[in-house]
Amino acid sequence: MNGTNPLIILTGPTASGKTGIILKLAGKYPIEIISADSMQIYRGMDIATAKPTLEEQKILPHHLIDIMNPDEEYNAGAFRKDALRIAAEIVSRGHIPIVAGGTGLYIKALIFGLSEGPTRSEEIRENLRDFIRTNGSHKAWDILNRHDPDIAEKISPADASRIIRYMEMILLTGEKPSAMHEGHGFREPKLNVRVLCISMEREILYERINRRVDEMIAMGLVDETKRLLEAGYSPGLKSMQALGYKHLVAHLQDGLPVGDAVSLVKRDTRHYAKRQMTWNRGHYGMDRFFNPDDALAGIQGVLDQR
RNA sequence: GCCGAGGUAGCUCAGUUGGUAGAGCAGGGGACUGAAAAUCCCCGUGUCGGGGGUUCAACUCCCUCCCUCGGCA
Repeated sequence: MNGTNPLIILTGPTASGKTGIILKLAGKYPIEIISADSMQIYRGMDIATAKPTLEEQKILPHHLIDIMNPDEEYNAGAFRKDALRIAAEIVSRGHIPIVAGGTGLYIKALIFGLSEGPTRSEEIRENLRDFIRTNGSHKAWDILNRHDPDIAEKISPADASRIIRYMEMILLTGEKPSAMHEGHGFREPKLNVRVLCISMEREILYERINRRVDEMIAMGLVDETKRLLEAGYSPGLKSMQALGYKHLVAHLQDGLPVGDAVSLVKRDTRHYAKRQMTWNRGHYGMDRFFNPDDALAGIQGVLDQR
């Protein structure tokens, strides 16, 4: 980003209307969208991720959508690198980039950067997972605690995924994760940003979620899941853990009744939205809007200043 | 109508030999540094269907009424 204009970021929980707002801006401003969504990056996963349609993407350029196959890896660090590069490209062609999405960690990583740390190593993680499978996460936590008590005390002995990452960092670098975090701490924004966040009354948001899940089923989510399985993508993949796919795999492979699967998708999506809202409350300074119309007006206000 | 089984937290249910109740799910709050749509932490008072009785004490025993679900009519 070349200086003066802050990078516009639009976030909010799932089903809060981000896509709708963005589309209303199309044609009125020279904008291009950088998606900050950890699941829309996957090809073939369109319905449950509520990806903008191809026609919508034609009206308004979207980036970081459909960039990976479902069995490929992506992460916050990669997102930061890609988003910065693409934002610069957009600016260089005289357009305005807008980062839009609900993956809080990606946005946080984009704004503050991540601590100096190694990227993941599949071999090491496999070993760690094995260890935890046979000895339990508490045993693994004990070991982490021996190497880096400061980081261990911050997490629960049951938090397998963080134990794995921190042990991985130690094994790869010989350094303590707490020390690596020390010099970082998400203290200084590395980027001039203007964050707009859609919030919403819980009850209304939950209604929108329920309705949208029903729409996804009507749009053929079951078939889409079937297609992914037939294409050979294993249910164990990270991408297949996404809301919707996970549940419909249970329906297709384990005989869970569709109705039950749908209820679970709704429930888990509500839980997810709640976690997003908790995240948004505490992580970066932002302008907060309580319905999509206000958010639209807000973002137009920002764009009009350009 | 008769015979069984039940009526306990928003829902599904536990509740030991009587000492005024607790799990899962739902719901709420929180954490979050390359898996983040992941992962993890915290939060349980409700006329124990109504009314009577026995008892120092009843969700727990007795009586009665109401309701639900099976079966037989």
